[in-house]
Amino acid sequence: MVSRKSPKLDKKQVAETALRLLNEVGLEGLSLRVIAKELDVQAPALYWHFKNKQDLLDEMATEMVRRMAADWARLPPAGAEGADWQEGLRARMRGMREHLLRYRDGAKVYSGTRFTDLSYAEPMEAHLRMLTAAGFTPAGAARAWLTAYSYTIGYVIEEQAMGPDPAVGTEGYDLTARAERLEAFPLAAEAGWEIFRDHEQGFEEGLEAVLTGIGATMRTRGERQAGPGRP
Amino acid sequence: MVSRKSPKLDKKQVAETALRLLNEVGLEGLSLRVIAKELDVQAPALYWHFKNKQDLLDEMATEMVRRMAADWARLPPAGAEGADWQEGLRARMRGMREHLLRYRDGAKVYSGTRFTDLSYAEPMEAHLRMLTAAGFTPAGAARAWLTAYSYTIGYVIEEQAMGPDPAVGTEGYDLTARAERLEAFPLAAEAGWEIFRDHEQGFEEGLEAVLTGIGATMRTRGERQAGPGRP
DNA sequence: CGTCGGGACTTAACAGCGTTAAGGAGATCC
DNA sequence: GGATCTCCTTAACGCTGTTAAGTCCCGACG
Repeated sequence: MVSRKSPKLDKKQVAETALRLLNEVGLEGLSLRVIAKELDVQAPALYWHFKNKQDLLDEMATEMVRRMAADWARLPPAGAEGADWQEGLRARMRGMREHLLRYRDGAKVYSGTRFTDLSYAEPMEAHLRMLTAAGFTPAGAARAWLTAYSYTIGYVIEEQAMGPDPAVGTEGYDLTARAERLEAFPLAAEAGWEIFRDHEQGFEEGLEAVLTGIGATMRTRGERQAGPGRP
Repeated sequence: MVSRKSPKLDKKQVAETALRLLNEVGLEGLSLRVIAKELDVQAPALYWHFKNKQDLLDEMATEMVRRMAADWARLPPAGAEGADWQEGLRARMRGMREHLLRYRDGAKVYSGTRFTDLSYAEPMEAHLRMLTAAGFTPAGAARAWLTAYSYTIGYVIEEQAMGPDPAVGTEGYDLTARAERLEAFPLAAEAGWEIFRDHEQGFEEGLEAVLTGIGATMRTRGERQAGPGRP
């Protein structure tokens, strides 16, 4: 039970409780009745604050982006010295992955929901400003962001789908058994060791490729990409 | 109703029917009773063929990969002349996206399911063979594949999440209204036009960056990347 | 030919789900 | 001090995935 006496419920508090419960029961188990019980309330009470369950899930995703934004805000700002765009984008994608991994099925909840307010706007503006300051056109910056974002979302969805516990090092998947099944397909068998082990490094290597490719194909003007100072 | 008289049900037929229904009712509406009715059968009959609903969804994803494999098999093989790895990977990712887009919520159904047999193994072996033939190490080929795969999955999930109808050009999303809301965030407002319009070209541009980055960071040896003949 | 066995289904039922309708306690306002 | 508004309750609806038990049909075997 959460500590809540007379102070009434609000959207944010419900979303926070739901996010905490997500880690205990998973997305499948996250019913309105479970959430309501944790808040010491009957299930239909939630309909006072949300028009339906999807609305609540959207609020959860919005809360997640707020928490990401709190981390992102600590990064060097757009024109700062020593802030090159690759490091900026890398740090942001790392932070996003970390937040998605913080909740069971986090990426699944996050992807494909619509934000319920404009919390996402300010951090997004900061990302894009960083990229344009590094020589991207506005359109190129948007493309670059979406490309890195898609990679990260896709990677974490797969990552969370196969491992039961993202924290534990054990990879709930019998790789030697898999290799035996794939005896007739040696490369596919060997690929398992690369794919299912060490998600951390796997993510970094893929991210490195994505960032390099973005730099090579999307940045049009070259000035001030890692140089010192502001204009 | 599907034409089925005395010939009994089997997994594959159920999966095909479910995939067809997916386009009509969406993932939310795809209940066992709806599938059963279409097959002219009672819902619990499905439990003879599948141990639960997830098992049926897994079979649907496996059927999807079989259909992708049929397209991929038409591509030039590993060592063929005129087959460079970038074009090979690009064609495979395009084909994958096309198949995912063919079904409503296709990417959501596909991602995060486990295949029920080894149908995926042969095409995967072919992908990896193509990459190793072009100078990738086995581990590098696996990494390259997973990176491009993650990007594609992530992109299509977002794409399907925001547009109600992937076929129609109209983007069920009021972009001018969005731009007004984001008045205070000019870059984020402008990014909408880049992100929500023309998914086709957006996917291609991002894919181009991913492929370029993979080439720059993951391919170790350089021989025979687009040259003629076999070893 | 008869009957046995098991494959492939049906019918009935269960707990739990999201959601709606109606009502009621408690603060707030005129 | 009665009306109004806010926030929640109780009751109920139709639907979901899933289980248990029973039934029908077909092919094999003695």
